[in-house]
This record gives sequence, C-alpha cells and structure tokens, in this order.
Amino acid sequence: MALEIRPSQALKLWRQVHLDLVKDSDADLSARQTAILLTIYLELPPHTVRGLAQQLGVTKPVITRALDTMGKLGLVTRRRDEFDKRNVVIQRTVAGALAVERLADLIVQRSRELGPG
Amino acid sequence: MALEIRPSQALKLWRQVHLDLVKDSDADLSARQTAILLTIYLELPPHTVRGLAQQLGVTKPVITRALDTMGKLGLVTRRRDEFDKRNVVIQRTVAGALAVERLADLIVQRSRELGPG
DNA sequence: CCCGATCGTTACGGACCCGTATCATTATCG
DNA sequence: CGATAATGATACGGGTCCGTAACGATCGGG
Repeated sequence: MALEIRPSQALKLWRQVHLDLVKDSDADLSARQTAILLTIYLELPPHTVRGLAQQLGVTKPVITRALDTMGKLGLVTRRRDEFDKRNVVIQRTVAGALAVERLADLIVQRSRELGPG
Repeated sequence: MALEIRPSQALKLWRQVHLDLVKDSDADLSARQTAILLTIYLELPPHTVRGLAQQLGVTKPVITRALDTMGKLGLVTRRRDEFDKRNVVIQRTVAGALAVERLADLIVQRSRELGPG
C-alpha cells in the first residue's frame, strides 16, 4: 500500500506545490506554521501549546506566535481549558479546515500531473 | 503513469516532511527559497534574477536576497554573464545538489511509510 | 495555607524578509 | 557619440520571527 514515488517526481511535486503556494500569496505560512497547522488538523485533539512545542521540537513562544498569526488568519482558535485553567486548548475552525482541504487538493492535483520522470 | 495519492495521504506526507525539515533546523528555507532552489536545480539553465522573479511572480529584490541567503549557505553561486555583463547567471553547487538530493530522499522515504489512509 | 512546579504569554534585542523606489553598470539603437 | 532601456543590487521603512528570559495565573503537594 506504500506510495511509489521516484526522487525526481518527488522534487517536481515539491517544487510545483511550493510555486502554487507562493503565487497564492494569501497562504504565506512558514514551514513551522505549516507543520503546526497540519498537526492540529491531522492529530487527535486536544492540542496544547506545550504539546505542539514538543512535537515540533521548538520552544513555546514559537507556538504562541504561530497561533497568534494563524488566529488572525482565522485558521485556528484558542480556548482556556475549564478543568485546568493553566492550559489552552487549540481548536479547529471552518476556515482552517477549508485551507487544509485546499492544500490537500493542490497536492493531489499536482501529483496527477507528474510525468513518469 | 500518474501518481495515485489520496488527499489524506497527501496531508500526512506534507506534515511529516515539514516536521522533518523543522527539526533539521539547518535547512531553514522559506517557501519562496524552496521554490527558487528547486527551480534552479530542476529547470534547464541558464537562470537569471529576472527569469526567476517572473517564474515565481515576485519582485527582483526577493530573488537577490534569496540568492544572498542561499549563497551564504553554499547552495548556489552567482557569476556575471560574460556576453551580457548586465546579467547574472545563477549556478548550482555540490552542496546545493546534495541538499536537493536529501530533500528528495526524505520525501520518498516518508511517502513509503504512508498507510492506506 | 503556602510554596514550588507548570502553563501560556509577553518583553527584549537581534536577525531576516517584504515591496517600493532608487542606483550603478551595461547594452542598444538612432 | 548620446539617449534610452534593461539588469541586478541597494536603501529604506515596516513587519514578522527567533531564542532567552522573565512574568502572571493556576494547580497541587506538604
């Protein structure tokens, strides 16, 4: 069931999707922000600042700032954990789910256009 | 011959590779830099600042700065075009080729680990 | 009840990147 | 030649991000 992709195909796909992302300037997320966003939307909740920081191997302020930025874009929301008010629970949004879906479609679309090379 | 990948697989692959890139902090390239680097190494030379700017849909200073940064990292080199000294020809380097190769291997490796999901 | 531990956030100084505008250099054409 | 065009680099003001360090709020064990 493993995906069969050759190195040259992988690079072409990577380049083309990045070109698309750069041209659709609205989705100007860094590599870290991308990893954070996809972790939130692919991994099981709940997600906390500390948990994300550990998964990414970065410091907590990096997560806080990324959440600030993505919050402005409407991609995620934060809510205080009522049972432990020190914690903050990161929540998904409709806009974020749509953005992730669009990214998936973009990758799928571009992968379909790959030649045998 | 088209690559068959499902949206959920595409997202898992995208997330995992980005996680790897973030943790291997040395390769801290932005989306634009990634697009530029892969364009230089996948498309036929010669590459110029203006040409890259057009392909990416960005302004020339973006390319100049990206080449500065990638030059410091040893990923590319610049050389004056002897036949038209206004032009600068961007050249590949061994280190850059190796970095691109490692990226390709990373994507291939992570794609092999994808489940049917 | 209080003190330490833990959580997320913020302050700070420094670095990078952006787009616009401008510049020096070089080529081209009248 | 001289004027115009084109190329890449640079200056600038503004924004974002980084890691370290410190902070307030909250929990929990003694």
